Amino acid sequence: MGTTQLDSVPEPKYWHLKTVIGEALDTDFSVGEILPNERDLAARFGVARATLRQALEQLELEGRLQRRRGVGTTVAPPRVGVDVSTTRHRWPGAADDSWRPVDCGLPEVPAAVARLLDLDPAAGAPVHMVRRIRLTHGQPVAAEQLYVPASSVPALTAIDAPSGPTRARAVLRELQRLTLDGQDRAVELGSARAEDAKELDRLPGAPVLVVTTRYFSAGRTAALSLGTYRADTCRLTFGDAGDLQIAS
Amino acid sequence: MGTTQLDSVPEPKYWHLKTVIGEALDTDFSVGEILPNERDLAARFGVARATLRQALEQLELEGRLQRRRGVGTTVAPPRVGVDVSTTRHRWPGAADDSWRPVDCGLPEVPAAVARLLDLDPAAGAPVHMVRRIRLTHGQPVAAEQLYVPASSVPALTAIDAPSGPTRARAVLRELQRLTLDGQDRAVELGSARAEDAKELDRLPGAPVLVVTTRYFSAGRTAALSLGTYRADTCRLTFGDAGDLQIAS
DNA sequence: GAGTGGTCTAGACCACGGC
DNA sequence: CCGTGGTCTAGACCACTCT
Repeated sequence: MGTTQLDSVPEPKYWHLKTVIGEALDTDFSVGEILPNERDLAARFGVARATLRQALEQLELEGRLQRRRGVGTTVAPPRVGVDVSTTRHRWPGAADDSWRPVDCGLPEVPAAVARLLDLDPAAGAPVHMVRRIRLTHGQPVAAEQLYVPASSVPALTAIDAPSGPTRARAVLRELQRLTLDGQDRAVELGSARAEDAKELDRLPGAPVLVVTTRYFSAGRTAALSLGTYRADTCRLTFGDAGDLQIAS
Repeated sequence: MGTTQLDSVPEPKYWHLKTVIGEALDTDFSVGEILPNERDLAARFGVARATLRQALEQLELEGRLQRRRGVGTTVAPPRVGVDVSTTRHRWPGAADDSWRPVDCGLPEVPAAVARLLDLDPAAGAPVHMVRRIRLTHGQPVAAEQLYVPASSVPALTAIDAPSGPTRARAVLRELQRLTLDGQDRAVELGSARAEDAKELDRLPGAPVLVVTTRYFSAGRTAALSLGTYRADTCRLTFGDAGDLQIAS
């Protein structure tokens, strides 16, 4: 028989689908264009809807597609570069930095946060939590929880607004008065908590890049930031030489 | 009837499952311990296996679980911090840097790579591709493709081994002779190509953090690195954030 | 109300690892 | 060989958005 080479390791259907659809996106579709719905696509490729969805999920993970319930599946624009470099040593909230303060409160801090702030978990020292949203081209790309021990901003009076954006700005303003000795940063994959998902216009559990930043002042950790970036639409950039190239 | 509050927005089953299992991991299991198999777990929670798997997939994405076909599901150790800071301006391959050269060749470069290297796609100028694996605690955490235009390392003779680890080391050695003016870096989410997945001991399509680095010398891009890091086991650190822990 | 993607079910078979 | 996770099917219903 003239059968072709046996597939010693046959490729899964969804993997093949992903390749085929991915190539079609490059050639037959333009950014923003809407794809046929999942039932049609599945029928067209002769697979079950669940299998087709596996392929679409991967393409969405890679930022090639955007899916919205009740609307449809569209071709995603290229990911936007979001600068998260640590080379400029600045406190959060400095001289407008594309973040919009949303709220502020004095929550109980998770044990993991307390540990990173070098706080005694049992002591229950008060910690401000500033909540901010980062916008790029008018779209929300990140939600942040910034933990600031009250001891870092002692001059802050409780007389001002106890919560809300005004309070958030007050905390950030006080932070600028400290000397920033340094910062360090880590990036890892996570899934969006319900609260963050809402602000990012995603469903809970959506893949996100979690950026953890410690701000050091006077030999201690003066603030801790937990940034949640949309993994589908963002590319985090650390550019200490990004502009060398523009000359071309 | 004494029914409890209606769920105005009922929580999906898999989301609830994820929470329940996640808490169980903290209290009833220790690192490396093996969980009951998926069929048992699904029966125990009274859900279909597909629903249970959705919960496990999320926990794996968050680095809490590790699943291996033919073996089972185990509790994952905390993610390892992998330093990818750009503060030390060094070429890849300098004074051993936890990377192991694997191979080298002169492949056709993808159009996207050619563009980042400022090469004329039509010209077909030769480009070395060095392939390296990064090990941490003996485990592979990243696979890299380092593209070096032949024009960046003109002294490299073709007389040496034309491919293989020896050739890779020769290319890296030549790179050290150039002055490194700067570098920039970007991180985004991707899924593992079949080739990388194999080296990382994962299935194709596994979530990975793609780190793109440009190395500048003499006003041009002298090399381009595409690093593929296991997203389940790695936390990328910038600065001395090595001891930052997940705060989920 | 119509149409979309999101969730869920109850099965089946396959690929892989260890025994 | 058996048990594991990985793939796949053919349905069903739900939540959401737009008209």
